[in-house]
Amino acid sequence: MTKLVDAKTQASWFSRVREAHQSETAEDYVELIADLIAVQQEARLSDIAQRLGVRHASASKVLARLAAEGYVESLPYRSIFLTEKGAALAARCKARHKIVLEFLIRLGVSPETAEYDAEGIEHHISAETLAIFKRFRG
Amino acid sequence: MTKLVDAKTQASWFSRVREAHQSETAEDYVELIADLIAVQQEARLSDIAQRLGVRHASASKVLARLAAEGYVESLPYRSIFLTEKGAALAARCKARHKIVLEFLIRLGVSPETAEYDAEGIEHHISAETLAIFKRFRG
DNA sequence: TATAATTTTTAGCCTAGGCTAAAATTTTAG
DNA sequence: CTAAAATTTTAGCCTAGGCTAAAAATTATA
Repeated sequence: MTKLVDAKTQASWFSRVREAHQSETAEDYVELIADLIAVQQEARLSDIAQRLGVRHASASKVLARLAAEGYVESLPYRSIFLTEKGAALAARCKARHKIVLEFLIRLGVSPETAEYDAEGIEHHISAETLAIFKRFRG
Repeated sequence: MTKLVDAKTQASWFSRVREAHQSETAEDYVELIADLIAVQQEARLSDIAQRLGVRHASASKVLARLAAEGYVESLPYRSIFLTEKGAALAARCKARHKIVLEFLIRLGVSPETAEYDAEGIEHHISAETLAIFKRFRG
C-alpha cells in the first residue's frame, strides 16, 4: 500500500454499502414471505420469525414497518400478504439470489456453504457483477 | 419453489449474517486505520470520518467503542493507533479484501465496480469460498 | 361451548450507529 | 503571543432491529 484512493470515492463505496444494509431487512422478509406463500399457501408471523431466527416480537415490529412502507399487508392476527410492490421486490431478490447461489455452486462451493454465502452477499452485488455471475460457466 | 429448506438451517444462515454485520464496522475501521497509518504515517479522526463518509461525531463514537473493545487506542485530541488485536484484525481483513477484489477483477468486473462490490461482500464470505476465490484463475 | 394452547400484538428496554449543535482543545497565522 | 481556524469531543436526538414479559386474540380440545 503506497497510496490511497481518492477520499470521496472511498466514502461513496462505504455510503452505498450502508444504503444496501438499510434495504436488506425488507429484502429478506419479502423474499421469505414469497417463498412461504408459494410453498405453504400462507405466510404466518411465527413461520417468518422462526425461519429468520428472531423472536416473534421482533418480526412483528419489522412487519409493521414493512406494512407502513407498502411492502406487505395483513389483518390483525392473520397471515401476511405481499403488496404488488412487495411482490415485485421479492421477485427481483429471488432472481438475484438464484444467480448468486448458482454461480457459487458452479464455482465449486459446496451447496450448504453457498447458501450461507449467498444470503450474506446477495444484497451487495452490483448489476455489472451480477451479469458476469449469470453468464459464468465453470 | 416446491419445498423449503429446514427452518433451523435457514435461521442459522440469517443469524450468521446478522453476526457478520456486527463485526463489519470494526473491520472497516481497523482496515482503514491500518491503510492510513501505512500511507500517511498517522490516522486522524477527520480522515477516518471523511473516508467512511460519516460525520466526525459518528466516527468518534464508533472509535470510543473500538477502544473499549481493545481494537484501537489514542490520547484525547491525538491520532488513532491500532492495538495488537486491532492490527491483527486489520491484517486479516486486508488479506481477505485483496482476495475478493482480485477475484472480481480476474472474473472481468471493472476495477471501480469491483472495489464497491468487494467492500460490501468481503464481510460475508466463508473460508471455503474465500479459498476458491483465491485460487481462481480467469 | 368452556377452557387450554397457540399465536400475535404491545409495551418497554437495549445497543449500534447515523445526525446536529456546541464545547473543548490544538494548530496555524498574523 | 494572541486570535482565528481547524480538529476533536460531548451531549442529545433519531431509527432500526434485537430482546423479554405480558396482554389480547384466535384456534384446538376436552
